[in-house]
Amino acid sequence: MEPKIQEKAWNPELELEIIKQWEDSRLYQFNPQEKNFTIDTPPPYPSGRPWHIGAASHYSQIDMIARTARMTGKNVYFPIGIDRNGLPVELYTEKKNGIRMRETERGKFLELCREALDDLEAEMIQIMKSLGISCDFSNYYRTDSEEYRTLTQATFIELWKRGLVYRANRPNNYDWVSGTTIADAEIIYLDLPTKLVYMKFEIKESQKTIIIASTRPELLCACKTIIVNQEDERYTDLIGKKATVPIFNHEVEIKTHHSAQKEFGSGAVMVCSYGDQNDVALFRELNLDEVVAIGLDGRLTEVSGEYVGLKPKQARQKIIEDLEKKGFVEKIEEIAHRTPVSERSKNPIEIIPMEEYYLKQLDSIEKMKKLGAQIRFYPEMHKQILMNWLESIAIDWPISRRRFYGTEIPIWYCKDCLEPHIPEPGKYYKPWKDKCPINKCTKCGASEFVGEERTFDTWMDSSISPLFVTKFGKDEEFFKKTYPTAIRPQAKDIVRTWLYYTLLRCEQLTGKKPWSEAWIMGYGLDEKGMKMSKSIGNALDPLPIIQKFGADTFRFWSASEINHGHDFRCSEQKIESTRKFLSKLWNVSRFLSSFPILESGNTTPADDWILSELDNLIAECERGYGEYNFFIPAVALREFTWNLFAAQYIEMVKARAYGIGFSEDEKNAAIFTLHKNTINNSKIIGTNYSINY
RNA sequence: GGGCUCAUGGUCCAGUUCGGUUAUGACGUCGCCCUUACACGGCGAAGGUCCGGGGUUCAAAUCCCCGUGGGCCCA
Repeated sequence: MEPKIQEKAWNPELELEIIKQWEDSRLYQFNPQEKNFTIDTPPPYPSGRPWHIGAASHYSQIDMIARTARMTGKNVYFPIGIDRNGLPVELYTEKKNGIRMRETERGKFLELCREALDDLEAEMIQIMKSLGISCDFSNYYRTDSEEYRTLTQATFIELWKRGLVYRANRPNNYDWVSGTTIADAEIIYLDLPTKLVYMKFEIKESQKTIIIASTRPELLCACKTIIVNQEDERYTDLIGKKATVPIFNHEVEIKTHHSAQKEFGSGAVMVCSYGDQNDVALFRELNLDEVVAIGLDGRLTEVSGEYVGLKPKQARQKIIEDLEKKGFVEKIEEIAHRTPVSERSKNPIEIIPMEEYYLKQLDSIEKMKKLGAQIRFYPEMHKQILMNWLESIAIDWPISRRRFYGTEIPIWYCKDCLEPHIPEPGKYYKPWKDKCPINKCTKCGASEFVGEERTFDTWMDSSISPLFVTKFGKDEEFFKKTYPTAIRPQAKDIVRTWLYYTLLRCEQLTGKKPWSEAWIMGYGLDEKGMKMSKSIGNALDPLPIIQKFGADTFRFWSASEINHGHDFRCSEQKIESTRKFLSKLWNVSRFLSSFPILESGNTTPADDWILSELDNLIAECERGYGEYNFFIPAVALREFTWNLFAAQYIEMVKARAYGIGFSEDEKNAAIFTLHKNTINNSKIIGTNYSINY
């Protein structure tokens, strides 16, 4: 009675061979049939090691969705792409090469980004493969490929022709020392020593004054309102009254707003265009007319009167002197102020209105609510994130970015009359270096053009992932068979961006929803429940963990520790201890491998008992798989295998299976029952454990 | 500052929808045991004001209200 399985425990190195077999046999290639199950797989962004362990866990579970679907007989299309557009690689490239994007020739800079991405991508694919992800790696796509960007541009051209795109002014973060716009993500906050100036504003038609504390007195000329907290009794009688702005003498109304904090300064805040992001929000919310006080040269504009041409710091010093001379200053405090600065240059940023392109979305909100209601969310509670977001959208979507590594906005402007011209869809256009494909301006007839230099917001690319993978506009038959796709799996932190933008764009382009189900995963936190980040140093690298314990350990940890949709904690110790269960399962199989396989037997009451428990287990697992919640089958299976099957049944029938003191019939019944349980357990675990589904 | 969400032994988690035995299981800890599937194991033990406060009820981890703390997104 020697077990056929010799090894006492699973050796993770054997996984590499299995993965190679899958690859060589092209096991997971997709051929469309009549009924297909298409997964709108999120294309990961290769941001370098360590890959977020939460993301690794996330992709493991997306793979479980694919294997579950295959197990139930569906023809699964599980594509994979790599997201390569956007800011992170630009920052990475600048740091790696010690260069600055805007001081480098554009073509050269893009080349360096591409090289960096190629390296990072190779590593990322290797990690995904080693996790046993069963997508078709031989056909993976890139969001910065000619094909993908052609589609992004084609969809933009389509929407442009339908009048859904327009230009408008909007406040932008501007680093006037480097002369560039920067994204919100490039801003950091430093506590810099600053003067907090308490200024007296006279109240109209009364002898009273209101004290306003501000770190930006040079923006007085752009002051449009004063806000106080509604619960601040000091100002109750002033609400609705007008105050006169010192030096500039225009009148502004005193309003209430919850963002005014009683404790800061005097409790009364002047709202100027634009001192900080809160001012931007208030101008939008209160519908105020903006005043451009600081120009693109970083100096005060003519609206500042005698301060025109000064830099903010100089103007601040001068205006404080003037305010003091004229008796408008009550006091000045030296404080450490949380100042937004450019991450790289450490210069304080200014917020300046600039012209950008917008895609209309406000008109579509009601339609999106209806569409959202038709999509089944797993778990249901995360539908609320989308619905709340739809309630709070206040402006159209700004889609242009003053960056380099992204899909170019395909527009050329007439050199004479500045009329924008859009090329025909179907080609990949780079207006910053390509000649305009149109010969004559349609408006004035001139023949010289200037190419647009900006790129799209990266969500313009990623929001058409369901269209790209289903070959929209390229292979009509394939598209018909695969779109709308079956399911969108993603993390909950990008419901408002990726999920929403995809819904919007796909509806605009196809008139249909992109998927019927959305599967939303929680967020991976460190073992103390804190957000993981490379800078804090609490990020766990999944790669050495996978190498050490094996992909199946990692995957079973993911399934058995993470209740679907909830945030989860990650620790190496927990992952390591999961290995014990898989070892248990291995040894149950090893025990079984000592016996011949029997298809039937005359079962005893003990056998019937464990077989009925097995039926319960299968029902429970089917329930979990039905809602793509792998936590349910993983925990049920662990309970059953460990506490019932191994601990009770195997111990109970060991002697019988060996035939010691029992008839041949009784012995065979035990062997049959043991096998039936083990085979079924293997099937159930097949999605968690990377068996060939 | 706003929205959403969560909180059960040292850690993770079940139970909360629909109130009702002694609050589930695993990890970790401690003690004993290498018994031919497994020491990545077996057996046993310790360990809990179910985040705090109030309310409803014969009865609250579970329902209601007010807080506190964590997380995510937005600002």
